[in-house]
Amino acid sequence: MITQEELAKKLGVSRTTVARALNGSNNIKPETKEKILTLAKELGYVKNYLGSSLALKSDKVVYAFIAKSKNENYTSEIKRGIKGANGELKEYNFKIEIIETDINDTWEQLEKLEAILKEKRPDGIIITPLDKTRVMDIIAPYMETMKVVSIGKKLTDTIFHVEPNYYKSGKVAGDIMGNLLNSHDKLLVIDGGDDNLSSKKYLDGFYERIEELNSNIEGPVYIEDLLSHMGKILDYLTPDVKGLYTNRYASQIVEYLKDKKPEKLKIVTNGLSKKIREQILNQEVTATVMEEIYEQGYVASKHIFNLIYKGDSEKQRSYNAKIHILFRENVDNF
Amino acid sequence: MITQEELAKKLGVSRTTVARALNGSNNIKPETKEKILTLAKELGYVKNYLGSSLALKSDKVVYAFIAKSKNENYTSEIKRGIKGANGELKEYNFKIEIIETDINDTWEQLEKLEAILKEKRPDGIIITPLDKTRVMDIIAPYMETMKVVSIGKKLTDTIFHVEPNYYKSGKVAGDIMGNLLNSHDKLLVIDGGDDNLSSKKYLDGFYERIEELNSNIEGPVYIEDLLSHMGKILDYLTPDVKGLYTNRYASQIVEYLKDKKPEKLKIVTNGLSKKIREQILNQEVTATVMEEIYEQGYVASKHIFNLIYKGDSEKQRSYNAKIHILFRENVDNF
DNA sequence: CTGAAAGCGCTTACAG
DNA sequence: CTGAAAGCGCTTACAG
Repeated sequence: MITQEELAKKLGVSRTTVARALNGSNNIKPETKEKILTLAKELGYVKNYLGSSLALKSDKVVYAFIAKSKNENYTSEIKRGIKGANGELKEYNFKIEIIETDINDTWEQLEKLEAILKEKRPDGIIITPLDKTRVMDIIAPYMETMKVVSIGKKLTDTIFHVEPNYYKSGKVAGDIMGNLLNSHDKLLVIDGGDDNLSSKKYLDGFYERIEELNSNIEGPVYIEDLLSHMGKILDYLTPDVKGLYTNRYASQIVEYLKDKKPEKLKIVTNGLSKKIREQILNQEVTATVMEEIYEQGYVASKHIFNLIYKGDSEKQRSYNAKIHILFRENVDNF
Repeated sequence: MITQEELAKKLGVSRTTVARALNGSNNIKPETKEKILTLAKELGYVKNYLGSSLALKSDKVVYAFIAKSKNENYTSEIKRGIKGANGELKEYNFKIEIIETDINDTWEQLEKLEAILKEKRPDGIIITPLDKTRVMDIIAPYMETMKVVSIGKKLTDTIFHVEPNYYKSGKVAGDIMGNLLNSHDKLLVIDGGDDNLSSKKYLDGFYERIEELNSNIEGPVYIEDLLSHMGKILDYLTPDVKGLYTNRYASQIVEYLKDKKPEKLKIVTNGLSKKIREQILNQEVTATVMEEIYEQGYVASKHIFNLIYKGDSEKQRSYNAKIHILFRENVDNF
C-alpha cells in the first residue's frame, strides 16, 4: 500500500503538498499538482479513507433531493435506504440531508437544488431528477468539486445512476401471469395511463412477454379518469376472464371488484404498497413484482460515499435495482 | 462521542490502561478493569474502529470452515459472499481464510478446526457446523478470546448464526405451485429422501401450504435410489398430472422426463444450480424458490467483523437468509 | 500491573 | 504557492 508520504519523498515535496494535489485544492501550482497526480496514478495510489476520515475536521455532507411520490411506500423506503447507509457510515463524519419536494412540482426541486448548492456547497448530491436538462444546467458549475448520483433517470454517461428497470419488472409480471393462466384463458389488461415514470414501461414489458404465452388478451383498456369510473371495468370483466393485470390503481381496483369479479380471478400487478401487501395476504391479489426500493437509496448513498472518500476510481456507471416476485408466502419479507 | 481518553481522565488512569481493559487484556488488575468497563458501559462508550484499525499492527484473522456441498453452486456462492465482504473490509487489516472440507466427512472438519485453533489462534471463526456438539467441545476453550458465527445450524443461543430457513422456502414453493394449478388439478410430489440438511424441511414446508390450495396430491412418492430408477416416476406420471414438485434431483428428473411427460406439466422446485437455471430458461422448469447464498457468506463475514472490531454490542442473534422466487424472466439476475 | 510515547495515514489551521 | 506541525482515536512495543 503506497502512502502520501512515499509520494512526497519520491518527488521531494512535503506531505502537505501531496495531500493538496490529491484533494483537488487550488492553492497549488498546476505543474506541481500535475506531477504528483501523475506519479500517484503511475504507482496506483489509493487513499486510505480510514486515515482521511479520522483526520477530517468537518463533516462531509451530501444533500439528497427526493421527489415525493404519490406512492408513500416508495418515498419512505428510499429514505430508509439512505438513512440505513448513512447510519453505517456516520463514523466517517459523513452526513446525508434529505430534501423532499413534490413530484409534480419540477420547479420546487430546481429551486431548492440551486439554493442549496449556492448556500451549502455540499460535497455531493443524490437526486431523483424530474427535469434532467435543467438539473444539469444548475449543477454544471459545481461539477469540479461535487459528486453526483442520480436515482431513476440517467443524467449523463459519466454520472452514476441507480436504475429501477420497470420494463423488466413488467416483463416478469407478464411471465408470471402467463404461467398462472392457460394459454387460451382470457386475460384483461388495464392501462392506467402514463405517469411519466414507471407505468408505461411496466406495461410495455408486460406485453413483451405475455404475448408469447397467452393468445386471448383483452386490452390494454384505457379508461379516462379511472378512479371515478370504476364501473366501466365491469364492461370488460366478463365471466370468462381468468386473469387481470394492471400496474396503476391496483389496490383500488381490487377493492372495488371485491364482490363483482369472476370467481378465482388471478390478479397480478407491479409495485408494492401497504394496501397491496394486505390484498396479497388476503389472496385477493395473487402476485406482484416490485423493485427493491430500500436498496436504491442504500446503493446511491454508498456510491456517493465512495466517490467522495475514495475518488472516481469506480468504473461502474449504473446499478440495476433488484426485482422481487412476491406471492402470499413471501410478501412478509418485504 | 466518548473516547478512551475521556474515560482515562475521569478515572485518573492512563489511556493505555483503558485500552487494555477494553481489549480484554490480561495484564491488568481485575479491579481496574472492572471499574473501567463499568464506566464505559455507563457512558455508552463505543470504540471508534477507524482509529483502532488504523493503529492495528497486525491483521485480524478469521478462518471460515465451509463444508463443500455436493451442490457446487452453494459452496462457490458462500465463498463468493465471504470474499465479497472481505474485499470491502480489507482496509481494516481484516482477513478471512477459507478452509473447505468434505460435507460427508465430519471428522475432517473437526480435525482441521482443532488444528487451526491451536496453531493460529484466530480472532474469529465462521463455520457451517456438521457436528454441533463436537464443534462446541473444540471451540469452548477459545471462546474468551475468539468470536464465532455459524451458518446453517445454530450452535448456542448466544452465538450468532445465519439461518437459511428451508421450511419457509418450501412453503413458498407450495404457494406458487398452488397458484399455478387449479385446485383439482392433479399434482405429483416426489420425495427425494432426507439429506440431513434441507430436503426434508423443504418438503414439510411445501405440504404445509399446498394442502390448503390443492386437493388432488399424489405422494409424496419415495423411490429408493431414485437416480438409478427414474423409470418408476413414469408409473405415477399419468396424463392427468398437471404439476410436479421435487426438491432433490430436480434437474436430473427433468432431463429424464424430457419426452416422456404430459404436455404442459408445470414443474416447481427449490434451490438453484447451473442446470436448473438452464431448464428454467428453456421453460422446462416453471419456477424455483431459492435462498440467497452469496448473502449468507457476506452477512456472516460482516457480522464477525463487527464482533471483532466493535465488540459484542450487537443484540442480533440470527439472520434469516433472503428467499427468492425465480421464473424465467428473472432467473438471469441470480 | 501501569504509563509515556511512537505511530497508523491522513487533513488542515498556521506561518511564511 | 509551500511546509512544519498538531491532531483524529486508537494499539502496542518498551521501560519500569
